[in-house]
Amino acid sequence: MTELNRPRGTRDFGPDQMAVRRYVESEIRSVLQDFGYNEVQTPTFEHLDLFVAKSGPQVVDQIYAFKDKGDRDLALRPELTAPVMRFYQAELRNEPKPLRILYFGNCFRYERPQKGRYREFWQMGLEYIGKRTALAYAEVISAAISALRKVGLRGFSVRIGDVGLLREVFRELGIDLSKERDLAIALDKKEAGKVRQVILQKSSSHDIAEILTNTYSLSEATDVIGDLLKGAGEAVEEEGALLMSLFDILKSSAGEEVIFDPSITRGLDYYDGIVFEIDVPSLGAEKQICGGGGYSMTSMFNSEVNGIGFGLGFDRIIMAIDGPERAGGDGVGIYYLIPMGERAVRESISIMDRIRDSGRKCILETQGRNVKKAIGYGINCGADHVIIIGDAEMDEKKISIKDLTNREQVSIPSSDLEKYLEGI
RNA sequence: GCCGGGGUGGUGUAGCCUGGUAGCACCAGGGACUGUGGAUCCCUUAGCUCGAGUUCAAAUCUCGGUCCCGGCCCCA
Repeated sequence: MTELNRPRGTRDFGPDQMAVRRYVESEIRSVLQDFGYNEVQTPTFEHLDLFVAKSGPQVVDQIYAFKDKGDRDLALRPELTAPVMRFYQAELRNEPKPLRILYFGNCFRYERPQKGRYREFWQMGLEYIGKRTALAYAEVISAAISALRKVGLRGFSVRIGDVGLLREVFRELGIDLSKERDLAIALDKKEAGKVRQVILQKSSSHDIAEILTNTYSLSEATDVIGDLLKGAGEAVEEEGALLMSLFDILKSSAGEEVIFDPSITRGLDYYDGIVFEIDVPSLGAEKQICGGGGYSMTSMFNSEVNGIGFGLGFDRIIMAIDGPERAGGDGVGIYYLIPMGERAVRESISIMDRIRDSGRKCILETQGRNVKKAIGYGINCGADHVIIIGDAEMDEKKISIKDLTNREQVSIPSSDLEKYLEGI
């Protein structure tokens, strides 16, 4: 036998798992739809250039990229924001603003698989395209929180920061954050000592490292932001004012899971406003289940495009809720038809059609097994009624219906089937 | 890319240290049993991750690959 197993980093999902996944998917989708977001879908693969334009040439290392037979450079999408924005720019740009878009789909990255990280994974997310106001940010963050709560997730924390503010604060210190990769990483890891060290090299400013590498509760947030703005320049003040009013709104609408974390950098790639991350500590190393923020894609599309978005790590959400909240289950009744002998087959098929027409699940014994075996199979499949049609029934134009839950069996004229179904 | 732990029928495992008949349970299919409940008994299918080395002999010891798991790096 040759290699017929799954490619590394991919997964198969069995019926039980799919029931949970579909349930969670539809619950989250419906929450986001309630926030006014409408779903779109884009291709599974795109021109490689789209992703290079968004994230830089180094991302190619982590992308499934290939040439097609026309020698085009293509790539399996590693994320959904870029395709959605491409779609927006090409066809949706004249829609009334703000435009609220929702998406769900599989994405692919060539990375070393580990817990919570696969080479094929699913993302659900949204993009709010329009002017980035405090209310808009509050809406997007609330949507993420509501979605997670809806599927029964508890014990997550929402960290909110501001990449734009961070940039401006450092600019006033004479530091270009984009060029100080080590500093950005140190910030993200909250290595206060290292951050302080870099800052002191460039400036003799007060100990801002301490402020930046801590986190603050919702009630402390506005005071801390106030401290940061004190004596600051115009650019810092402008960014900070937006963040301040966002926290003002969140104070009344969000819960204690929200904290201010000024050191979030989100890779600094294309977010340039307020950013946020949500994680579930119990997941371990790959605990982040949501990342998002405000961005400007102006340079990518040569026209002004502003928005706020987030992506939810669908697979990690499934892992985080695994157990507590399960799918509603397929507890809806299944009717299992057992035809006995040639004469009964045609009648059984028509009975089956009538049951399905009534909106109920119905399966047929197709293996020619005897009644005993067949009933055993029906029980294993979760059927709650079996219907037996044999010569005896055919002679009397009746059908025998057995309720597996109470072992009671009735014989009714086959013309009374619908009446029987309604009576249940 | 780096560090560590693993891999025995479809699933879960015993055997490995101390080399010598691959055992158990579940699941699946069939029979006892051709019209009625998950029972019972019997039968069947099916396995040592791959390659090299050591050895009379390797699931077992050694090395390498591969895949899985946990962590690091990275994370659009």
